[in-house]
Amino acid sequence: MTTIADVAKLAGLSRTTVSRVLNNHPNVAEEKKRLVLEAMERLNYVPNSTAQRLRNQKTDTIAILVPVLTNPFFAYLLEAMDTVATDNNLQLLVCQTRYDREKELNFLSLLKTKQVDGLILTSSENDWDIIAEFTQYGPIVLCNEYSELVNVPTVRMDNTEAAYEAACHLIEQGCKKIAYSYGEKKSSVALERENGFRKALQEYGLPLNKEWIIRNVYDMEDGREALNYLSRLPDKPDAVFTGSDQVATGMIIEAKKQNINIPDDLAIVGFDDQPIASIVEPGLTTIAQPIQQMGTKAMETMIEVILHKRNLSYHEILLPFELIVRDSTNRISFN
Amino acid sequence: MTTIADVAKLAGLSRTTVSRVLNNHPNVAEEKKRLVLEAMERLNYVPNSTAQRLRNQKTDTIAILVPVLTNPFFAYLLEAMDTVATDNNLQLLVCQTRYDREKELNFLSLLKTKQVDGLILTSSENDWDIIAEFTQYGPIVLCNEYSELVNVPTVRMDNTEAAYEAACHLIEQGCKKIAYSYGEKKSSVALERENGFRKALQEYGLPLNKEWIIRNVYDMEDGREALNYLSRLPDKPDAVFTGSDQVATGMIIEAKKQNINIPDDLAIVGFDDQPIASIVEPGLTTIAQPIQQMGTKAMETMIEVILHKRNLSYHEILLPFELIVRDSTNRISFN
DNA sequence: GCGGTTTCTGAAATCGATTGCATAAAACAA
DNA sequence: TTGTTTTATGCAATCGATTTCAGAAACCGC
Repeated sequence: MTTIADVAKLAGLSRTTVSRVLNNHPNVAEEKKRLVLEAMERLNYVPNSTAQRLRNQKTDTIAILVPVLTNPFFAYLLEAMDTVATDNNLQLLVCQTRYDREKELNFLSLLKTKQVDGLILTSSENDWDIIAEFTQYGPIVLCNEYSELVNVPTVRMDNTEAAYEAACHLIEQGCKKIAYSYGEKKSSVALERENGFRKALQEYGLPLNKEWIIRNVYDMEDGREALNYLSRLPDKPDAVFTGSDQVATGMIIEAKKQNINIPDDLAIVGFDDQPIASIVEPGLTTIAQPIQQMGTKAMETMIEVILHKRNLSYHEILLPFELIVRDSTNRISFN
Repeated sequence: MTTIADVAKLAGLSRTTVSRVLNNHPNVAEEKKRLVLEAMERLNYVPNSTAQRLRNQKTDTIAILVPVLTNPFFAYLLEAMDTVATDNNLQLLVCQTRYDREKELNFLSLLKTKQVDGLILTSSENDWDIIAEFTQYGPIVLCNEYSELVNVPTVRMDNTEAAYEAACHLIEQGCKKIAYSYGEKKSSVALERENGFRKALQEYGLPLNKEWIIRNVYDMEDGREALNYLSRLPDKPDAVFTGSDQVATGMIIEAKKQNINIPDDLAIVGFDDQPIASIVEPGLTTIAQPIQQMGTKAMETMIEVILHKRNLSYHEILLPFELIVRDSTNRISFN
């Protein structure tokens, strides 16, 4: 491996001067600069970034914790973050927690061991007081998931309000028996949505049968199974509000197989407004999340904290959602 | 920041001894060991991994280059690699090239600057002679994409044979005018598939109308547009072989909207056997890629090279595919 | 008690960069 | 010419770990 010392020797100069050339320090004579550049060229020299990291005490790397990469929501979120990071010469260390508490802790330790300059959490498995512990080792930004218990910048959407609006929409379409499905039990996102959902039911004086709540539903296949479950209930719901478009799509497809009419027999609302929502038949009513904005803002906030040393403790950015009405809930004509 | 020197001072010992405790060196007296552990505990000490990397000359990090994270094929591939890597205490640096030559070169430089111990390529934008240049800086493994021009271990599937088999299947179903869609023009994967496809047509003496070849088709939306295009052609195909299940699904959904019967008017074959293939109606005939195996084997090969210093220059692992026949091509009764 | 092993421990070098400080050389002013 | 400022360069310390080497201490057998 060729080091800065090799370059210095070949150029007949000191390591200091070579380093100065490398970092565009002004006080280097043109002639010497040329010598150094020539030597670097000839030796095919590239600085060792581990050494630079140690000396400069920064890694230019941000860790992003996501539960799984195969969930499109997180894939798109990452894509948005990646764009901003790349533009600012930062690397992304993508960490899959797989909804595992232990793994999450290991990744949080990246801050402790100084392997990253900052860390963005998009979901969380551990209690907030445990996570708060890590803020002393480096900046943490919350994106999507949130908690006012941990004093860090947060970029998110109002899931309570979104779920409330979705439920109201179903109720206004004449639905009276609305089922609810979600993934993670502990996540703030799921809790908020459930709160919003319950609030709407309460306001309209509608009941929530315990059998209509389905947990641990993540993908299309889970959606199919969930629909099977619902369609076998003695007291069937006439609508279902799901945690993701994937799940909703699985339900639609299974419903069609069973000749359950959507939206007349069962109205369905998804979440995320992923491409599939507008492609599936009937079109899926859903909550459009500002995924790109969320990712972008979260990374920008991180950069603000790291590069500009700004201290933005609890600084919440609340992004707007939009209820996209399509045919999967279009029962107006049947009221 | 607490360093090994702080621990040494508090424990009343030298840095050497602390380091020995850290690395489980056998020759440390129990009593001293206890002192060191106590000091580490009290100072909440964690070794700085940048310093360790510099000293140990390894990063325990592998870079994985993928075009985009939002393509499920790559998301699942990454997931498989991540599992193996995590089990071997390796970190993954996920790098999105976005099909950009310049970005890919920057990521390849991670090897030069010693930021990673190895690099896995799952696609490639640059010419092979350029990529070959980088093999001198660290181990490269090819996964999915391949080339016999660059002398590195390769894990892949026989795309030629897979496409050939898919095309033969369509032909045996009575299709005579088969369209072909794919994404990346330059990729070895696309080239192989096209070769296999053409070989089948040739053997059966079938024509390939230029208008039936569609480029740059990646996702569901592209699939919809592609179907629109095909259905407006004066000389319409009676089957289409696509590059991914996403694209095929987009086609199926659009075809249904236009009352084009699948498979009778148009038989469709996808690629990958993603979850959606068995969920969509009609079920999608597709080539099941051993995605998990590919990711696993690729990472295992990398580990073999790095951890065990094995030198596996051109060592090709060819994994089996499977043609999964579903209703989207089931025209037997109509022959 | 004495030579020979074995077990512990620490000083100092090392990994490959950057930077504070000192100094030499050049430029400038009087 | 002499004194002052500016520019250019390098020595050596530093970042935080690991490891070689040498010496001290403990143990063993006779």
